[in-house]
Amino acid sequence: MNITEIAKLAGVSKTAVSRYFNQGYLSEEKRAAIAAVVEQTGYAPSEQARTLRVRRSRQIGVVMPRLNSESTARVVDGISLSLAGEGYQLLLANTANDPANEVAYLDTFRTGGVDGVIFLGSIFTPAHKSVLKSLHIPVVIVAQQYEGYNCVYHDDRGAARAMTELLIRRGSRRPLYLGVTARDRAAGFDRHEGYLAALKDAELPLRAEDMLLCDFTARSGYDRMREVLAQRTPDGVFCATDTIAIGVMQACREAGLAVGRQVLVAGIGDSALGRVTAVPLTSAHLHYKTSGQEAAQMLLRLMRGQGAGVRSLQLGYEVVERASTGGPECETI
Amino acid sequence: MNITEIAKLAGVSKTAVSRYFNQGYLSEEKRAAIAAVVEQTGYAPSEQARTLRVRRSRQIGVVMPRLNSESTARVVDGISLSLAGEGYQLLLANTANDPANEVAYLDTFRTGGVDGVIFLGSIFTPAHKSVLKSLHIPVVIVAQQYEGYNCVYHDDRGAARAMTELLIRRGSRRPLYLGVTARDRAAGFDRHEGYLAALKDAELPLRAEDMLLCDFTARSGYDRMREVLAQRTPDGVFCATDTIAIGVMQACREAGLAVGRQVLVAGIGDSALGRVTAVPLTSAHLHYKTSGQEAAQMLLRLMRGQGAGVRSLQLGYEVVERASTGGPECETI
DNA sequence: CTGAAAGCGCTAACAG
DNA sequence: CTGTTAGCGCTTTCAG
Repeated sequence: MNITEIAKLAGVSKTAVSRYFNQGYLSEEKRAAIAAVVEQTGYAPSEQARTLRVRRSRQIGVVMPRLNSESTARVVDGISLSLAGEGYQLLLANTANDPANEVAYLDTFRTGGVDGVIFLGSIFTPAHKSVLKSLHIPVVIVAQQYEGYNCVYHDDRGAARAMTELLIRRGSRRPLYLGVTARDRAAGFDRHEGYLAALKDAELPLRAEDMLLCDFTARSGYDRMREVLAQRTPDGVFCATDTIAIGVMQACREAGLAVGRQVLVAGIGDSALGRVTAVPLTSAHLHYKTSGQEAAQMLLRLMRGQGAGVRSLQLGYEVVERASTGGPECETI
Repeated sequence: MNITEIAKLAGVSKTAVSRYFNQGYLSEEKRAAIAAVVEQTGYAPSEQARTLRVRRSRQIGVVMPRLNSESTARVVDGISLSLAGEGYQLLLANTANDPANEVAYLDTFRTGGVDGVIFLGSIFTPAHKSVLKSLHIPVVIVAQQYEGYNCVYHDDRGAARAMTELLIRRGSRRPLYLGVTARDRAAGFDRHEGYLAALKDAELPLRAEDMLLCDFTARSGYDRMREVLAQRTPDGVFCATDTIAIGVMQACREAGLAVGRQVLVAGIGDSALGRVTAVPLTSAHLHYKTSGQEAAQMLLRLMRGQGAGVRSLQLGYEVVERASTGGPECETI
């Protein structure tokens, strides 16, 4: 069913039908005739063909690293909030933490006719660099700061530092660090930096054996912590993500250790998970939703050609202390 | 940058360039000439235009009700697994539980040139019915059984019944039901039916005041349970989703009630959340990932025109008993 | 092996 | 107000 057939059925020209769908000049009679045919056939013009013609799809592509992630969901939520009202639709691509997928989907969007891209970044490889460069539509990067691109990101270093300081203030003399790969600049490198800075400030020694690498799962936090506990009982653990912290607390619990008394634990992200655990988790709230909204606003400006140079926006954090650091009792859900 | 320009730069015809990208007959010299230009310009053919021409995008659209949901993530994971190897890409649309969005995105996919659609259903309205009917590409519906369409869904009734029976077997004389709207046939109506069936089997009375309505959040489970606890202390609660159960357990805990001893709690879905709570949650494991895989296989068959009539596939469930029903100690993360 | 030409479904001048 | 015409960027006969 295409515009020509509809035109024939309604006894008008293709142009008239096109105008019907694009509020052009049209007599009431023709309008009615077309309306009838459209109603009856359920015809809708091919967005595909329209985009090819007008070079504008009103779709924006979002590349994200994970699906089942609260932070991702919050960012995307913020994006929708800003974009829905402007008549844009979101096309999401889940890369399942695979950089190759990220590149592939960025390329899909490049050739697929979206008007703009929001990229929830994780790791940047040369391939990313080159596909981003070849992207001739506006892009905004969220959660990572990337030289030369419009970015909205968080104060990962500050948040990590604040969490580590809190552990120390609450009595940890030798806080452990369980983090993720430094190839992820924000969640890996910067948070690690924050941890190191806090130790330095407190004049505590930096020990390589106190810094352990996990992936983004609770399972890996659990495993790593078990290994540690086989050797000794740390008095505090700073985890680069709440998810890792969940695993750590689970391991402590199984070892009969009281989280918040014997072992202090803190994470980053303030996820819902950390509010329902046996001992509620101290964390740093990051403004994920706001970052999504801001990124969308940036993208809108860029798409309207109002992009006055490259901007990069850093958002702050909020310390949320709960029972896992021995502080005040948690707020409820 | 389009095919014509590339052809000009390489000193060949458009056709040759097209063949370069579609493994057609081409002399080595021309191939090399084109390769050089492509390399240098970073040109990639417009998927957009190609699709218009060949009526095939190798993209499949997935409409999903929520982002930050483990079940959704597992289903999508399964879909990717089956589809990635076949060279298809997934375009995800998040409807944020808004039926209007569902209809809008189904329509986007209808006119946007995807080759097939997988619809993670929630509630069906007449608008859904009509947009589904007008969709002239293959569709598979997941998690709901919908007359006349290819579906993959779960034994919601059986799972709910098994959970309720378990509560009764473990000593609950008057299990409460906290469920979601029956407009969601699978998660609302069927699970409620399962609860009712279990009560009937056990010859327990059905009381309207013991069946409460929540939305899909922990917060609503928490609120509803607080209201109940203000009146009396139930000996068991069956929740239609794990998320609701999380809220319920939180409310119990705040009220100083021992979950698994004084109050038994069970949910459905076997989510990761339920494994890290203070008292690990008894639940029914549903085969979400498998449902995604099966749905993708069905879609592939349909797209290949091997759709031997409408099929509907029901998957089973597994009872996972943990401490919240007083049974054996939980497995760890 | 190669290129010219037709056309996918649509919109935007342009001339009535 | 309306229809004719010319493409958007690509693939695919069809003759060479």
